[in-house]
Amino acid sequence: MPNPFNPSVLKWHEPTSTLSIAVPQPFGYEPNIGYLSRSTNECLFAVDNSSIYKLLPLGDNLALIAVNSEDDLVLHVRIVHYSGTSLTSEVREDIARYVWEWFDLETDLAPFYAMEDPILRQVTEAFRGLRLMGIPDLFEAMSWGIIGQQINLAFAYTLKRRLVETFGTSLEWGGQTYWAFPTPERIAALTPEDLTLLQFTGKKAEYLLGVAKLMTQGELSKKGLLATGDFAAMEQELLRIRGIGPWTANYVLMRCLRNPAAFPLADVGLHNALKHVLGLDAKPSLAQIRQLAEGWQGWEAYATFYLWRVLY
DNA sequence: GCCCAGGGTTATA
DNA sequence: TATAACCATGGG
Repeated sequence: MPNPFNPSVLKWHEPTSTLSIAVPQPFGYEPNIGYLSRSTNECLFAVDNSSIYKLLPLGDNLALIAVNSEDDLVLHVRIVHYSGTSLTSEVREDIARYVWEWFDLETDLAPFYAMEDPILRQVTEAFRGLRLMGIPDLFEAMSWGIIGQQINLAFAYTLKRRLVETFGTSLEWGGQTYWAFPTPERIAALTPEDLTLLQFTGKKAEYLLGVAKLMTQGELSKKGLLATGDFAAMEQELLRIRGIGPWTANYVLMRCLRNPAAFPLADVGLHNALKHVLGLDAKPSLAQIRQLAEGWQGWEAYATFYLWRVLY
C-alpha cells in the first residue's frame, strides 16, 4: 500500500522548528546518504556530519533545511533558516511535502523487495532501505537530464555547478554558501552563448533554453503533466519536446514524476552496472537488457536506481 | 592520443 | 520502421 502525504499527521516541535517524520519501512538512512554523497562536486545539497543541508526556494522566500535520521525509523527535518517574516503552516507543509517527495516516502518498497529476480536480489540486499531519491522540481529534473546526455557524470556535475553558481539563487549561512537551482524565468532570458561560455554544447544550450521557455510560457509544468493521467501520456508529452528523447523522458518520469516503471533503457550507467553484476566481458545489448528486465516489471525505475549504486 | 560518457537529431535506406 | 552519421565537450 502506498503512503500518501498527509500534512495532518505531521509533528512539529517548537521552538526549533523541527519536524519528525515516521518513515515507512524498510528505510535506510545510510544508503541514501551514500547515494547523495556520490559526487564531491554536488552543488544543490551538502552532506555534513551525516545531516543533509538543502536550500529550498518557496515562492519568493528561501528555506534552508537540515535532514537526518539516527534510527531509520524517524526522519528529522530542521528548518535552519527561513528568509520570510513568519513560518506559516503553509510553508511548513511545503517543506514537509518536499522532503516526502525527495525521499519517495510515498512508495511502499515491500513489493519491490519481494520480486524474485536474481539481479534485484543482489542489489536490494546490498542497499537495503535505499529509496529512489527524487528531483521534485521539474525544471531541475529536465535540466539535469539534458546536462547528463552523452557526457560523463563528472563533467555533468561541473556543468551543473557552473549553471547553478552563475544563474541560481544562493544563501550565505554559517560560513557556507547554499545554492538553489535557477528558475526557468532566469534561464529563458538567456542567449545560447551565455551557456556555451560555460562549456555547454550548442545543443544543450538550445535544449535548456527551449525547456525554460516552455515553462515560462505555461506550456509545460509538473502539475500539467501529472494531470494528463497515465504515465504513457506523460512520456508522449515529454517526447514532443526538442532535446527530450526516450532516455531523458524516462529519467524525468523516474526522478520527478515518480513512475516506478519508468525505464531509461539507453542508460550507459545501467549497462555498465549490469555488465558488472553479471560479470560480462562487454556491455549487454539492448535486447539482452529487455530480457533481463522482464523480472523487474513495474519496478524498472527502482531497479535502475539500485543498479546505479553498484558503480557510483 | 584514444576511447568513453546517465543521448538526441537528422539523414538515409 | 530501422540503421547510420553527426554532434561537441571533458574525463581517464
